[in-house]
Amino acid sequence: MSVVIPVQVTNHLIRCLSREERNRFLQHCESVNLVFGDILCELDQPIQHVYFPLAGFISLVISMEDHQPLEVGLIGNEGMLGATLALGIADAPLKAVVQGSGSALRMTAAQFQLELRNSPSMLSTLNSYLYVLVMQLSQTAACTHFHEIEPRLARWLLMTHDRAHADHFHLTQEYLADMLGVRRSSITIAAGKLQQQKLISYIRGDINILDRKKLEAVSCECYSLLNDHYARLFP
Amino acid sequence: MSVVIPVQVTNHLIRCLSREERNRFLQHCESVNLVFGDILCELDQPIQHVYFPLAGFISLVISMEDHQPLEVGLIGNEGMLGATLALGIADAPLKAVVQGSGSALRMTAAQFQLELRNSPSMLSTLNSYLYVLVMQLSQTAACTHFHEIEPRLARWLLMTHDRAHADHFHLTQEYLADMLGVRRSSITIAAGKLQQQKLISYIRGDINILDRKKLEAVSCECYSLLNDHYARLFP
DNA sequence: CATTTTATGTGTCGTAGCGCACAGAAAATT
DNA sequence: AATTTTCTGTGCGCTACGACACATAAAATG
Repeated sequence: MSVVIPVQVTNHLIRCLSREERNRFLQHCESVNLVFGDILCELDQPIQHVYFPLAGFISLVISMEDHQPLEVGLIGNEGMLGATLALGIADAPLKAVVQGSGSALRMTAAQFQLELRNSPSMLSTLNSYLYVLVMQLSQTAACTHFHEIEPRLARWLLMTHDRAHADHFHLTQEYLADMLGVRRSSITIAAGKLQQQKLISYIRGDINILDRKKLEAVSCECYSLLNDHYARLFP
Repeated sequence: MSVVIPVQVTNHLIRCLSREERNRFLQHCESVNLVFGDILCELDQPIQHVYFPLAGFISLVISMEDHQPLEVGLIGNEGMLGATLALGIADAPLKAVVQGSGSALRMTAAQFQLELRNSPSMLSTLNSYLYVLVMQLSQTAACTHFHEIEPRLARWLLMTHDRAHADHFHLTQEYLADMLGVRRSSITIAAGKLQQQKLISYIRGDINILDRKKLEAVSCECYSLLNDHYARLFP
């Protein structure tokens, strides 16, 4: 199972490990491509692998009767998919889909649970991450309910920007609409406003972040709140 | 710290423990009254005690700028407050307020963390509970966004009914409105409809559940989904 | 019993966002 | 180059719900 590992392991959680633990841990990882649309796990189905994104990012979505799936969480190189294995439950609590192509390190669920047993620092890192997840889910619930589409879109673009590590990424309005749980044409309008203000450019799914600072001003406070939560637990 | 413990310990999580562990655990608990409006913990503040409701129930709420706090979770004798201590973080991820007066067992946070170390079955129970919390928060996020007030109110009444262990409880429309994140007069209308259909009666905050079956039919699917999630992990 | 406080019912108006429908335009496919 | 598919812009009517306002009536308080 020893596999070629990228020279730069840019995943924050893995970087939280001591050099020794990290090396042992990486020996059981394999490098994989994340491809847009890939379903990495399904609600209530056994987790096959845990994923540590390096580039690219993963959406946690919840499906509802009579509605498009709604995004409740976003995972990039600041986090991981499969953290709930630390709770000793083998099934996934949410569906996970690749939203931005890129790469990740992954490990089988079984191996990961083995590693957890003799890697206390990984366990504590994971615990902190789960704690952040709880705050993230709560904040997202309130944000989705109270805030308007434009600030929410701005927040989403910022979060994606952080995780894409590039000023440019590709996502259609259709997908954005699903993520935010709104109509496609509502995104057209909100994105149009952001474009008018020269905060982004948007051509058939090709999004460019033009003015990050102003985008932060337009987005709801949830963006900085969530960042603060994360920063406090992962200094 | 040995304290009088009610003969019947009706909290499900404590009942998940083996007889031996349970007895040891209970020796460090004290019995307290939950009084409506009591704030049991504040966001980002150290958790003082963990609470295991026997009767009565606790709301997890998130505060937003320019908005009333929104409820994202409800804790009765099926759960506990303070489970995140199992993640090794001392601060509360959410504010918690008593929504239904009653009683609970409680333990200091410090003692609880000690107990966790030599009570593996408590730890695994807690882990399962945290897993349920993640699912609950996700489902609540989607429900709050997509579903209309009447089904949401019905769901809330059912969940409260389950935790109050009585067909009657007291809550003003003002409070209900805050919990659901809506206007007070929207509750008047929704509750009025439920009353017309003889599903509940509602007189100045005194709520009576008249027809549980039909209330379930009116509520959104989230009610049974959340119950299923819980039942799967705590058979 | 008078007064204040609390809780509910109602009513009016404004609006964000939905559902639906269709048209134009860019990209992909043949 | 012609055709199909994908993506975006736009418009219209509708509705759930918000903001605000006020009336009534039951409790609590003096």
